[in-house]
Amino acid sequence: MQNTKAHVSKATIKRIPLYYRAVVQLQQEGVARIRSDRLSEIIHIPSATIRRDFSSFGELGKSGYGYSIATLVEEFGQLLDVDSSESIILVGVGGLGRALLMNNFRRNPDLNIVMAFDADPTKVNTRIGGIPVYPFATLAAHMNPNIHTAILAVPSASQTGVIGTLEAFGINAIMTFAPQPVACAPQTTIRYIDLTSELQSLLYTAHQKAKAR
Amino acid sequence: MQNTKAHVSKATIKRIPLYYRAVVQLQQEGVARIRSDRLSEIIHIPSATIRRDFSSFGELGKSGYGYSIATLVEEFGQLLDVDSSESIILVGVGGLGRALLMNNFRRNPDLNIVMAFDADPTKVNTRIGGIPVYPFATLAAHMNPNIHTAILAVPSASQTGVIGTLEAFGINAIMTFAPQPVACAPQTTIRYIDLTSELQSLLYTAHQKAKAR
DNA sequence: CTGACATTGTGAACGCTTACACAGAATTCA
DNA sequence: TGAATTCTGTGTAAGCGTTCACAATGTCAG
Repeated sequence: MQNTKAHVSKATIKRIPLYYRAVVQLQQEGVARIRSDRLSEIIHIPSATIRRDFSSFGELGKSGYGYSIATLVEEFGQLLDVDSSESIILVGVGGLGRALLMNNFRRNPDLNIVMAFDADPTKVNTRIGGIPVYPFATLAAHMNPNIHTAILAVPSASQTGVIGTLEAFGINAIMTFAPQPVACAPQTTIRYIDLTSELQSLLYTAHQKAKAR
Repeated sequence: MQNTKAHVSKATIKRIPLYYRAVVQLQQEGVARIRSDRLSEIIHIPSATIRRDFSSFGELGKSGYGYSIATLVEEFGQLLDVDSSESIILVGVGGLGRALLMNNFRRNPDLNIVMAFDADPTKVNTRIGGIPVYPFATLAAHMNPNIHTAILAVPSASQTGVIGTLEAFGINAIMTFAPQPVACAPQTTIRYIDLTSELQSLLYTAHQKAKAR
């Protein structure tokens, strides 16, 4: 009952993609329904958390039955807006940028890197993984108002400047691999992927565990 | 006073690498001391959080003065064990694996990928970024008991099997880019880097923000 | 249709993390 | 030296997220 517009917590938002991936997988396997405790075994998230998360999007399940896979795919697909394809630009075509271009989220047809930019003249005016690479200076000429998302794989030192430029051209969602913290406009959302930090904190945790025995 | 052995929370652990990076940077700039509110501006973490975190490692600061950079570098360096160099293996030399080899955490001399493995015969018995690449089948021959850490950049489907093998050879810390959840041994610590999920939840958040105006 | 059963959705308790706000400790400067 | 100032470390409270546990609801077999 009720649940017209529950608040969706940040923690829940981070799990939506996991839920979506799992239910799509199940659908492909021909599964028609799933219980929260069974799903829990698959994605290693406690069943109570799953039910609480799901309930924040409405009454998706049925008592004594579980959840219909079709309903879940539909619901999470809508939440993630998978029907409207997202055009993404990549800035920085070093080793990592190249890897992202080659891969280009192939598993998710709605996520598309449509072009890339780099300041290095030797790397531009070519194609990598079928995606054109342009000089960063020509950003203005290639940008269009439907693009709001950028992935950054540039050196930390360049990052602040690049982000300022991107914001000026309408980018408001940025995923970056440079850990340099940036003060950005309030309408911009930034996600930092800090591989070194992740590795270091992983090692710290692992060492502590080893010491404890 | 007191504070002989405070508990270090998970949230704090994740921030240690950020603190370490910042204080090393400050040291290189010749800064000798720092206040929590100044550090807060640099790394965008509230000063109260910084003080609480720091205090969980002992009384690092001095009232009316702040923290000595040298003390912090020393303390966090010790926590992260930067003096004893960590030997890491990489499994999976696709685009991403290659990028990691080329980069090899160059900024952190204590983090070293020392060799790589791949099942694809066309990719092995060569060097990338100076690091040798061996057939995965020869893991046993190349492993040594000082190696406890692996980075995985293999397809999701291969992951479970690979992790089982790695655990058998003494690996207990794993950072992986395949989102496939794995049930692993209790002494193993796994960190998942799920770029697609990160991007999707970033987009969800950005879209919500855009809708709200 | 009925009763036995299965499973959700959620109130309430809990634990972890952040944020506030200030006493007290140490510094700094005259 | 002493007074004014600075800034930490932490008690306390608030906020967030997870987990428990079960009433309510709906399923399903006969």
